[in-house]
Amino acid sequence: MEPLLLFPDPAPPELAQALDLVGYPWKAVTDERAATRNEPEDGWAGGVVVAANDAEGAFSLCRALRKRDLPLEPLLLLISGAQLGDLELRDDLFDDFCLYPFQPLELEARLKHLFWRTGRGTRPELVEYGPLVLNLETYQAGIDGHPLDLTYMEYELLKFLASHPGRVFTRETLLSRVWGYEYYGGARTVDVHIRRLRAKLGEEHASLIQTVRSVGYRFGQSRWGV
Amino acid sequence: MEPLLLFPDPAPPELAQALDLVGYPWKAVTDERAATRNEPEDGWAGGVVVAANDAEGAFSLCRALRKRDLPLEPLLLLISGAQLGDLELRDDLFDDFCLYPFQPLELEARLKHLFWRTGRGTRPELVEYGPLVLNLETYQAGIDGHPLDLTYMEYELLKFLASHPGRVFTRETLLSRVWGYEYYGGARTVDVHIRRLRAKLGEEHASLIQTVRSVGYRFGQSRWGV
DNA sequence: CCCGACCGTGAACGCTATGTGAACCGAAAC
DNA sequence: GTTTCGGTTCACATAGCGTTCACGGTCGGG
Repeated sequence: MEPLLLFPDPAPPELAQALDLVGYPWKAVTDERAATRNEPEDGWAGGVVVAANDAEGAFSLCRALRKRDLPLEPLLLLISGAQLGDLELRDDLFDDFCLYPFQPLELEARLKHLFWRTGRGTRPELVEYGPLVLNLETYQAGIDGHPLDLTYMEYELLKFLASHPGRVFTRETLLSRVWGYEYYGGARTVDVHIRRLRAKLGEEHASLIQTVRSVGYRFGQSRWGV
Repeated sequence: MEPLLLFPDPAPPELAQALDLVGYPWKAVTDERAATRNEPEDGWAGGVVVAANDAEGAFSLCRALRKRDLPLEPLLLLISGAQLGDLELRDDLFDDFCLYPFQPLELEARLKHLFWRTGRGTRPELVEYGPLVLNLETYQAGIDGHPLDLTYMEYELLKFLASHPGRVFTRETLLSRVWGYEYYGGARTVDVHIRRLRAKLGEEHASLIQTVRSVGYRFGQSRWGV
């Protein structure tokens, strides 16, 4: 996920900590120039602007970032109770606000709600490993940025493996965990799916799935550093 | 101005007082039936639902009022801090929330913000995706600028899909989200509607709805990053 | 070095999910 | 009452995909 833009810089410790705890990456900026200079390739995921201390700087930053061709969105404003009366709504400077100081749970809930509302990723549930990306919502997979056309079982198998990198699974374990607990069929079925996965991963990445002779298969690097 | 709908009935005194102070007319209701019976001619101006005490009743009321042809909007939910973690977003039960007990100024600001947001075009009364346009107010659809003649269920299904581009939905999910929570019928019904939608979208755009074999259907391309 | 267990590979089989045409049926419109 | 429209269901065709099998290669232990 792309990072959130934070203001001011340095970010208030409790804000940084709250975001870290729930897994939002972030980057603090001092003004619009810094925001442009540090902007990720795919743009900011959103913004959290604290107006409680430096209201002037906060609002002018919001104004600047909202006037762009691709306005910063969503934008959460943190204000003190005393500023509630001064909120200017008609300029569309922000999408939601939150009292500062805040409860971490409320901040998290507002961010979740904002991302959901604006349609920008509810943080799409992804399984990632190196160049491999599995989007659990869209049932799509990609490697090196290119889409990967997987069948249902291939996707399920790869999802399970990539969710537990470094661990070795026997064919029986895979059959029960991926296919289903009461599956009864030949264990060689797993081999065939592994082969097709390797083929679709391409020569370059086929080694992501390793064979552990007389045990089973492992995805990714072993935990003891090969 | 039409009154706001309040829950529960009787409304908490501090809520009633806060609304009276800033001049919002309101009317408290006990459940959906009361909400329908007391509904003003031009509909409710919005809703303020307190979930802090009777969460069950509050959420079922929200659900009922949101499922109507003309969903209650905007809807502000008042919850206790302990309920923050349980907030369910995916059902679109509310537009904003506020901690309860609340500061009158914050409540006022949130209501102002909500009315501003929903009143002045920031809210899409259109659902758009590429060449497709759904006008939610007039119940009309169009593609490439040409009108699209859809039946009710077709429109509802397309609206739901186009509102969540890129996501995959199982037939069961579609049945419950589009047809209704307690719908009981064959899942193949979905197939038939999908087929008719594809036919009406035209050969050129039929691929807007993709089949994800042994999972369900997906509308549009997936979003990779965000 | 040899043997056997283990695994990769290609192809074939058969099932199941989906597409498709059409019939059915209730409700609304006339 | 009759007609029309739209939602649902059914039956059939089909292709995509999971499974199985046989063959041959490879690795490792004795």
